[in-house]
Amino acid sequence: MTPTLKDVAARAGVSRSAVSRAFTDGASVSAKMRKIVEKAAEDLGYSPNALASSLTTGRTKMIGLISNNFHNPIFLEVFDQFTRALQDNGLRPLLVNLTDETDPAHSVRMLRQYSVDGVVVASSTLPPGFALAFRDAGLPVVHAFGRVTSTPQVHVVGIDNIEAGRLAARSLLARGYRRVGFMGGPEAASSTQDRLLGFAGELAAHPHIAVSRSFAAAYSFEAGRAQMQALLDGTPAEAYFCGDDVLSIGALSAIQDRQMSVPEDIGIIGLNDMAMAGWNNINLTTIRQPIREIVTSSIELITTTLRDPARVPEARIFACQIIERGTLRPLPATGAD
Amino acid sequence: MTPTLKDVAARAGVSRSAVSRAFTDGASVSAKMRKIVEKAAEDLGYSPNALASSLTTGRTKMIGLISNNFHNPIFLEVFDQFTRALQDNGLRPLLVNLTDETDPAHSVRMLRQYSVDGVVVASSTLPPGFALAFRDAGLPVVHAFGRVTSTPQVHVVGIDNIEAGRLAARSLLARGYRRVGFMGGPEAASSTQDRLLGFAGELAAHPHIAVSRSFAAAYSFEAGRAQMQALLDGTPAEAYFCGDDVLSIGALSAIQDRQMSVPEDIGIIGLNDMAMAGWNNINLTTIRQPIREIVTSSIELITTTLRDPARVPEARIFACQIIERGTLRPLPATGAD
DNA sequence: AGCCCATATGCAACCGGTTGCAATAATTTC
DNA sequence: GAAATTATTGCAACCGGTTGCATATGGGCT
Repeated sequence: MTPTLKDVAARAGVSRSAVSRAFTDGASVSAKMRKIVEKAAEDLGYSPNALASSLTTGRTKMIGLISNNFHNPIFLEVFDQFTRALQDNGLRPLLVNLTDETDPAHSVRMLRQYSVDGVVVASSTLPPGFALAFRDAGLPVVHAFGRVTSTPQVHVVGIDNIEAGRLAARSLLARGYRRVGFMGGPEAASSTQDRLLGFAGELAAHPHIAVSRSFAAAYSFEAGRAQMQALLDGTPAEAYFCGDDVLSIGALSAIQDRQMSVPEDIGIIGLNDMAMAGWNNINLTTIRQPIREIVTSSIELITTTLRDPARVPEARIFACQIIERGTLRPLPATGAD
Repeated sequence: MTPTLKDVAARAGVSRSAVSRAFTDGASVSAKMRKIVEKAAEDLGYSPNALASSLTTGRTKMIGLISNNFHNPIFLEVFDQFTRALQDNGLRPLLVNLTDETDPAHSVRMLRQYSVDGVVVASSTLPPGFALAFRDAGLPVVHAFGRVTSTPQVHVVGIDNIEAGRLAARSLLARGYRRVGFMGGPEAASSTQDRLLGFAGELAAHPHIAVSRSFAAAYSFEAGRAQMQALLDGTPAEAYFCGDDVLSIGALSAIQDRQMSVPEDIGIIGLNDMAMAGWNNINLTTIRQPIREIVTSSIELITTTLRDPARVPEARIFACQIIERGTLRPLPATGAD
């Protein structure tokens, strides 16, 4: 049906190798030959079969794009940027949805069956065992939005969640909140633990500040809302650092339901700065995670690692920045404290 | 590096064909042989190379998942469901982001290079030329969220946008609005035109109703907000049918900015029923598009078409349903008109 | 014209599987 | 127990390319 290299060779009256070489740049072909072959290929509507060539070259130019975050709108942007960046580098994303998957071995098998050249894990909640399993299978791996440590086992790029926790804590301190709360995402995720670590750590130096902590079941509106409802049933803190914007928005919703107002009655600071956070009917003060930079850097890391598979694991940390909007009370007049 | 069929054959002391057959079900192998091979494969950690086998079988079990909608949160859910459904059917999605692409031929070439077995186009705004180009390349195609007509050129699954327009119109009529507006998505998209057609068509029977029309530049919060701001600078209608929820939410934001309230001053009805529409701080009345059904049906259609490529193009239309929330004024007391 | 070297081309083997066909082994049938 | 089936197995060719090696081919130089 579709023309093959052999067909082109026959029509051009040259050897199959000639055709092959005409389509690989850097190969030893004369300009004349290339012209002849291109003409024949054009006539036949031929384009080389990338999968067949992968058999001998050992590279498919396919990258496994792996995630389990399909409910947080921020990840739509992440997927958009990853797919475009991969395409711009001549790579193809094979998307793997790990929502229901618990066994890394299973994913490894799948990726090996399709001979992906490398793997980008895009998730803040996937257990590190997955990335490690991919590495152990000999695949170049970058874990984007993963846990950055000083002794990375695989390439990791993301933010310093501990520092983000500190940032949130300092922000609440500066605004004079005395009773503050941590409302994290899933408790088991290392990102949650790190944010808490930074948050509580920073506040530990201020013994007069009361710190409470709680966790939402998932990064979702409903989970945030439910968690805040539970908190409001007790004695809520004056301000909360929420593990994520979508959680924050759920919390805002619960607060609004009780006829309480933000930031007058309760302050909220989120994390991510998803597009929605800036919408004026939400107007969430939040810590911006530099998605574009994380994606760009991840791609840069995976492409160079494809060239040099022995490249030593590297952690890349990006700074976060507070985006001041309307869900925390204003800073006290200058000269305070 | 990674073990191949030959290695397994050598270790098991059998022929390569035996190994191959042991891994294809339905093949002629004795249980004993299969056991032997499986043991050897297990020892070596072998798993067959799907791409190599695709050379002879002609099927890769890869499906091109193609979209240009990477800014509408509803599509995160679409991608989630598509990827899971494909995986459940033993298929792998090769994600293609067409955001910057205008040339179908280019996409066709790419998909052919990777020998995808079929294509799922998931987009409400992609020009139909793309789906047709894929079909002309001999690929099984399903266009999900595409334009359904009575003479489909390719498989199409979606809603009847004309009917959705009528539904919106009837809903506004029933609530006694006298001056209504259509605030569509991108004007060129057929979905926009169809919704307008249904909307205006239904209202044409009511000459005392004033109908205005306008279009947002994209399906985005900002575009919806900007468009509504422009409308508010003139003489706005009493209620608007917006082309999409995210547009509606942008419009709500603009209205709120002017200290006007919904539904008292202006009514809004959206389309899609994205998760956010149900959040109580948005509480958008909208027309629900049955995503799950559309995805499930699309997958069913693509898998059967893989088996029978000659299958005649089919359009599947799902009904929409109004989800009543708080952005339209209540129905008048029964017994009216 | 003759020689040398660089560049282009073709041959054939190979990448990791599959499959038609023939040969062999295991069952059935009578 | 022998013949006729039927189920298994291996051989070898093939899928669509790539690539090392040997053989042209051509240009430059004396």
